[in-house]
Amino acid sequence: MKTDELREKYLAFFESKGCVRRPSDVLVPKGDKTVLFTPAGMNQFKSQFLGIGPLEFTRATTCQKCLRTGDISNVGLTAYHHTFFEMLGNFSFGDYFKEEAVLWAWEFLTRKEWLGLDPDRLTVTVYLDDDEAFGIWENQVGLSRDRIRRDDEHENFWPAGAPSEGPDGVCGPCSEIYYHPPTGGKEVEIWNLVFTQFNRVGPPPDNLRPLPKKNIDTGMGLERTAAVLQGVESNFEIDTLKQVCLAAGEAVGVPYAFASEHGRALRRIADHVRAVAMCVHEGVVPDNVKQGYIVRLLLRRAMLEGYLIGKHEPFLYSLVGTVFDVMKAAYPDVAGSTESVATTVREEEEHFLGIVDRGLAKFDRIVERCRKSGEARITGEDAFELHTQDGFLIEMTEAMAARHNLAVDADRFRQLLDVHREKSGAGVFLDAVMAEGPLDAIRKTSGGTQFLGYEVTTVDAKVVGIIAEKQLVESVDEIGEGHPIAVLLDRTPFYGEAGGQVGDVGVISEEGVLFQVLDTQRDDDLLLHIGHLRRGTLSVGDTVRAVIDADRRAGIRRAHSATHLLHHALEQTLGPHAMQRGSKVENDALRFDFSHKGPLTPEERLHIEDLINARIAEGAPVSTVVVDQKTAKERGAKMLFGEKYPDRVRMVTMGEFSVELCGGTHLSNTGQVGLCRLIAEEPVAKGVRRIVAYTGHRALERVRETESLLADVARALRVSQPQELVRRAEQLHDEIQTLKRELSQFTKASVGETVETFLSEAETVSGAKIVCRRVDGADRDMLREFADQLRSRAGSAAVLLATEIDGKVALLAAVSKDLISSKGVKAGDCVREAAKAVGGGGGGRPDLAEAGGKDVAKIDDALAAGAAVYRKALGAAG
RNA sequence: GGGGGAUUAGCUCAGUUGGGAGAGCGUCUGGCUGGCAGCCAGAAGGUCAGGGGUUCGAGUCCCCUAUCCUCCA
Repeated sequence: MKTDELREKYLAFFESKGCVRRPSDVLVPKGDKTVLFTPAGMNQFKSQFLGIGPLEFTRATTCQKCLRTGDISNVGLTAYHHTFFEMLGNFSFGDYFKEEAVLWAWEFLTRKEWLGLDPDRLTVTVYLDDDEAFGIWENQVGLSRDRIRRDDEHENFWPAGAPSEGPDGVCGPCSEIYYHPPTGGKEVEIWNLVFTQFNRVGPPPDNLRPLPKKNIDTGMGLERTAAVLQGVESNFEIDTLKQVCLAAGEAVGVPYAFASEHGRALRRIADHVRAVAMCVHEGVVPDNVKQGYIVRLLLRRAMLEGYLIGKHEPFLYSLVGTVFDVMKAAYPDVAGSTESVATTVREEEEHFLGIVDRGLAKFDRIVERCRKSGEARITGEDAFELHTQDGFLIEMTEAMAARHNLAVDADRFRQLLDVHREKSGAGVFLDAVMAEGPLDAIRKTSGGTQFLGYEVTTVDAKVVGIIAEKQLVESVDEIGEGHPIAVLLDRTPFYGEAGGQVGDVGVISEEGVLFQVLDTQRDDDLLLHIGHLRRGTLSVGDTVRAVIDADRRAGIRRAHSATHLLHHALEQTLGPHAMQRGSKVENDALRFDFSHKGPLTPEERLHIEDLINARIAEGAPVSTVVVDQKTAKERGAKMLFGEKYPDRVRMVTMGEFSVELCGGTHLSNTGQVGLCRLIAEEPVAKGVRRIVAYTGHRALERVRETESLLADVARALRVSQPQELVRRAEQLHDEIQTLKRELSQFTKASVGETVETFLSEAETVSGAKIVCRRVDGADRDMLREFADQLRSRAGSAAVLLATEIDGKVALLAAVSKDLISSKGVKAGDCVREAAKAVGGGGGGRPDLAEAGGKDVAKIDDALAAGAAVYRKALGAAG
């Protein structure tokens, strides 16, 4: 059975049991800051499992795109590990329970019209004391007792080990179904049924309280089950992934076969490139933070495998088409983005090869050093430096070291990495309050926060929760900056950061109490006012007044509406491909990333700015309505790729030209933007450009700053009109050049004359001239020129020159080469001795040394002291 | 968010315990020369990212800022 067929059959089967077929959630779940990527099928149903909010349905089934990196080192090595994979699931929220879950699973697996697996090849497990599940398997399914195994809480409980070790919260026993292949190979776990039926409260005993509403959460690995059905020994041999492996072999230049030399490497490439392609499709591009970083890491690990086989140029990008070919049946929208995803991947590959290239120089130096010192291995410190500064994965350093017959101290490396991890710490500000447990608890007791900020800026509300240090607290009285505190209200005017728009700031107050809100974040339907208490004691249950900084909000509204105008202007100017890739909206400032190849021309920039300001000038009305998704689509609202929208959406319309789905705060008329100026246009990633623009006050200030800067420069350069600035600057530059040249020629000439005099008046010791003179009005460069000329004209010379610069003494000594080698005369000895006389110090090389001192009056003493050193050195040796 | 590193000629980069700013490529000029990075000679081109400090003296040491790279979260 093909993988696509399996996926469809599963969903169809559970639809026939009354489950609502829901689309896969996106890979980066929105409104859930507790995970980087969607790790399992149940993730999108978190609030349903918690019993929060209205239930539109009580049974569901999905095929969920998932990404996990915990077992990344096993990928390609074992038969079943992946980073990206698909999870088939059926879910019950207080609806059906164990009996149905078990019987339906059995029916789907064994009935001819569904999977038709041989029942004799299946065994199951249940949790130690879950007699209910045991009974269902034995009596209703009819399995003999020897095919039902009881396992402990680490195997058959979710979360693993929860009863004795926690965490607190919903949990339950599970039951797993195993397949035993006819080849006699190892058994395969193909389905895990989780019976969520307890709430854990504290440590044992008697800590598992039955839930009033019991849930079902099951997961069946798509690739695993496909492997079973197709009778192959590894997930990578199924119809879909095998194609990617074959394509990877072709791209790297070695044929793929499961047991071949490069099989493991090619499987890794296939797995990682699939994960990368699916992520990039959803707009998660390689980057150095969060999800983007994981994508970059996956991409680089995949590249590394190819690199070590000998492929030293980009190749992953060429696999994107194959990946999307095998994924498009389930996710049709991937087909359209092959080209842009491939371009992004290729760009990152080229980037990485460039980094490796640069790092190779350092690597070679390290190898060379090892060879010289006879070391047999590269130190952990060196490997760590290659890792943290040049992006060399440890595997890469090891493989490349092996080619030079060197090992790598990997233990030390890992030790250093651990220290590094420790030092890096976690994000302190948000982490302290965005804790899952307390948030769920507040959600349960009080429901979501009612947001009133579209209409008003001030709201009287009730405090429903306070979080400090990841704990729910009844009240806070700690004044100050120490630890961030999150306050939750039943209703609020504060906008929580979302859709690129930053969170509001402001104050929450009551009689004698003041809480300053520095940021507002959201967790799904909860709004968290994050900040510090300034006065009094704030307690849960208090009635407070919540007031946002309205001026700042007004600037944010201007910037947000201008963002829509910019989006519109970009499409008009550059074409429909200029789609939004990300945005940030702040107080009168905005940042907008969009798809486009290459930099914009100055004309395009001007045209975009003109278009935006034309829309502002025409004063088009801005209206906001909440409609269902279908209506919005019909109205032609812009939808983003890889973005998942709720069924009811907020649609923002401006005049006749712009319709977007947007939860942000907007103006009522485009004219209120006032002025919009493009400030910068820059690359973010290949195929993605960023525009920064200012609106309102800030745009005006920017213009004024530029003007006043020009005026200042004009004043400084003594021109009456800014138009003359360029000519004036060029003229000045030329003048300085000419003067410098003239000065140095003049100096050389005048030095030449004086040098003759100095030499004729110099004393001679053992055939060498000793010149110790004061040169008034010279600078350090001039002293050098003197020393050079004296040495070259005299042949053998020992020189000490002194001058006064800025009220301090400058000394310079020089000795010709012959005196250094034959008599051991050193300029440094002389200058040090001389410097003592003027209260300073110095040094340098034998042929040239410099020093300085403070006592100008003693310059002659210094010269005498220097001359004495020379005399002694020359005399003693001669 | 934190750690490490980088920033020197148009480009790619050297620059040793602090003591005279360099190379290759490119550009320009002159000469030589039938070829695939033509050859030879000469020249122009630098606030050593910016600011502060230590020092007689800072590209070099310390602090701050900006930008980029990289690792960790």
